[in-house]
Amino acid sequence: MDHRCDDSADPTVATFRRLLRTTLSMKRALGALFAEAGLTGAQFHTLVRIPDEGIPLTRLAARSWADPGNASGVVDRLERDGLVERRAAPHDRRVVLVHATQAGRSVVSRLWPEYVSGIHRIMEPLNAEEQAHLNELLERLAGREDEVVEAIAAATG
Amino acid sequence: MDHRCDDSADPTVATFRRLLRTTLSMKRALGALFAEAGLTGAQFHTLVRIPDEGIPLTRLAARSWADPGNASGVVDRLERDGLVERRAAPHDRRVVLVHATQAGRSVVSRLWPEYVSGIHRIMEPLNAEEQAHLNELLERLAGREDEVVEAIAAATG
DNA sequence: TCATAATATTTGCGATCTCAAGTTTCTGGC
DNA sequence: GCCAGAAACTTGAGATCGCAAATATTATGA
Repeated sequence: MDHRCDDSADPTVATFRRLLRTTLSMKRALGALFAEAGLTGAQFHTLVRIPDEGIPLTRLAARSWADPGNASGVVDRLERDGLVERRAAPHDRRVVLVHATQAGRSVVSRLWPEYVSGIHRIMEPLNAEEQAHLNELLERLAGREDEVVEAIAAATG
Repeated sequence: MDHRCDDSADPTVATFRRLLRTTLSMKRALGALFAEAGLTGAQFHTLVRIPDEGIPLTRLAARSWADPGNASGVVDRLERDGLVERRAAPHDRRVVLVHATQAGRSVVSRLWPEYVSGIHRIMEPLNAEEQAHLNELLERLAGREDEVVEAIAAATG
């Protein structure tokens, strides 16, 4: 089926595939950093997004681009490892406030500089101007999720 | 910890995060298309990469950017659904050749046009020249996985 | 007031993903 | 010809991810 579905013949598809490939490669590279601290990428990115005053789980999920059901599990494991606490919210008994413990805060503080320098190393092949351009291009691509899902639904159903 | 770990203060980190966010959004958008055909994204991308002559599982894994162990599971489910077959390789009994069945081929044929048009819709905000530029920037970022992992290992261990 | 809708979380399921360990099968060197 | 080492898969464990159903709680409106 190669001859029929050759994505390299379409530059748009090729670019899209390169976007997926490059992003995957970067995520894998950073994974080594988190593993060194006994964390996964999802755990670090979740932990980093917890403000000092705590945050409702659903809002934390939105901040880390995760599904609420998903975030609940990540918080479970962070809590198991003593990096996070669940507390009741005073005004609304449905809400669970997620707080970082002292241990959690210290892990983030320790990892943050390496995280930043790892990203800088990854982005090194592009100078500041090129990075800004990349950012601008990606910004224009973002936020189309809903429209595309809708268009696909309209086309297929 | 927001004040200490504010990624928006660093344009490089912000760009990196936008890359992750945008890619995630696109993958989710396309997911709707695959779901309509009873496939997952991993299954479609694996199925699409199978040439007519068949392909060793490990090579298929590399083509779809997956771990061999992972690809084995995806092929399990494709085989369960009758879209794929495992056949013995004549010259090397270690090798499992993955072949697409008629059903598998027909699913890909049916989905491919929608897949391409979905991607075009996603990439619509950028014209051809901008897409080419994006592709070039991403190309220069790719392939640094090994070096970064190595650098992190050297820095932390 | 009270039934009902909306919200916040949890839980369960099927699939992925990464990594590591185990099995079978070649291959190269002695 | 034999054996250590490499290669191709498979399997299993732990974690994520997306989704849907279930639960608890709050808000809304007749």
